[in-house]
Amino acid sequence: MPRWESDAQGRLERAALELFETQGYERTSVAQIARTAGLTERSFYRYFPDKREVLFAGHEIEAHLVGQVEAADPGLRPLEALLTALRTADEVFRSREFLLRRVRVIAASPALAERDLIKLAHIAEALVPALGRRGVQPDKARFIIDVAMAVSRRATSRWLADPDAAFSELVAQAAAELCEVAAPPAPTVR
Amino acid sequence: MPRWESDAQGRLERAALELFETQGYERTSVAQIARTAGLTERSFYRYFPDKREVLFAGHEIEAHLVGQVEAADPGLRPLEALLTALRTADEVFRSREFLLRRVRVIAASPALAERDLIKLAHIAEALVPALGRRGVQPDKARFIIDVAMAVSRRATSRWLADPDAAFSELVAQAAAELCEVAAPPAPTVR
DNA sequence: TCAATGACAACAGATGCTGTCATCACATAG
DNA sequence: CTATGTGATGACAGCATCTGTTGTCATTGA
Repeated sequence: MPRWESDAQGRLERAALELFETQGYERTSVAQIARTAGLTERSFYRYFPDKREVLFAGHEIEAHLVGQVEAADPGLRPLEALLTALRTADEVFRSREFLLRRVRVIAASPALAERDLIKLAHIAEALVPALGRRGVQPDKARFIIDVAMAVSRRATSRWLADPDAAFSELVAQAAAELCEVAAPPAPTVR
Repeated sequence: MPRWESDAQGRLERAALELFETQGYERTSVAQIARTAGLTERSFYRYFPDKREVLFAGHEIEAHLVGQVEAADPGLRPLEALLTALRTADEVFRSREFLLRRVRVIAASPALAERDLIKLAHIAEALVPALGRRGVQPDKARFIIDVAMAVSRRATSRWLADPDAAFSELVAQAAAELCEVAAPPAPTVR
């Protein structure tokens, strides 16, 4: 018989999401999360460096994107490599049910929304060396990645709103929008 | 004779920048900043909602961009309106000297780097209604703004590195790079 | 059998941030 | 000249986040 319940981290994550949903992020204390999960406040900080991180653990998406970019056809141009990687990113998403709860909680709290931005920025930084291995200079790589992130945000936003769209399709659609937005205007012939 | 020194907020800002430079952000306490500026900790929080904000007060750039976009030629396409507004953004920059100190301090502290991201995100959100008045739907507007922010980051990065380049030129250069990156590859004829 | 290890609790403390009330120079009215 | 209000600040108390440290007790393995 184990002395402690197993999966302490998972219990903390579930307790936190539940409490954030019902009382809001600001009004739930770390001590309360820990109590709900059957642990002490001090133990919480053994699993997560700070209160916000309880909703942001894991680097699956970053790892997936970096891996896909590094494995992409060397003939692809950088932006295409990024968008190709993005098209399969939904494979590492968890259930939409879970994602929706999480997105709602994050949107409701400035502190969590900030943490979301930081995670995106970290993904962007992690992709710089991946493009570097394809011969792109760091500053230029960061620029291309920022453009890809804009496409990603556009696709993700649509994906969350539209329950049944294929993520891959939405990425392609956003990429088409990018061309349309960025292209110099066709000379208007009168 | 005034009872207190004037420009309490400015004194706090200067003391904070100085202390962050010499000891780092984490290792300087709010009480220390306030003492250095000849005030109490409590007074610090009357001027700034939290410790990080002492380096981020003011909304001049956001106001400038929103104003310029709203005043732009209605015939311009949305991205062009944004980039045109961006070209004159350096008018509200303070001295490069001050900006460089600030950028270095921000880059040295994760907490401040985060705050920087949030400020950019707020600018992006503030621009959505400005494009809305030009007939662009919110989600699409946000997408175009994200693309413009990528261009802005590219130009700003070059501007900080190159002491004498005209900001307006760097924006134009980054915009050209955008076309090149986003354009579908020219069909290779063999 | 027993030492090492790992998972956790217990406690203390620094710091960030907030609420509340007192204080005191200054302005203005009477 | 006095009274009264106003606005900036200090003083103090308190909660929450986060960290350092140490003790406890199963489990593991020699």
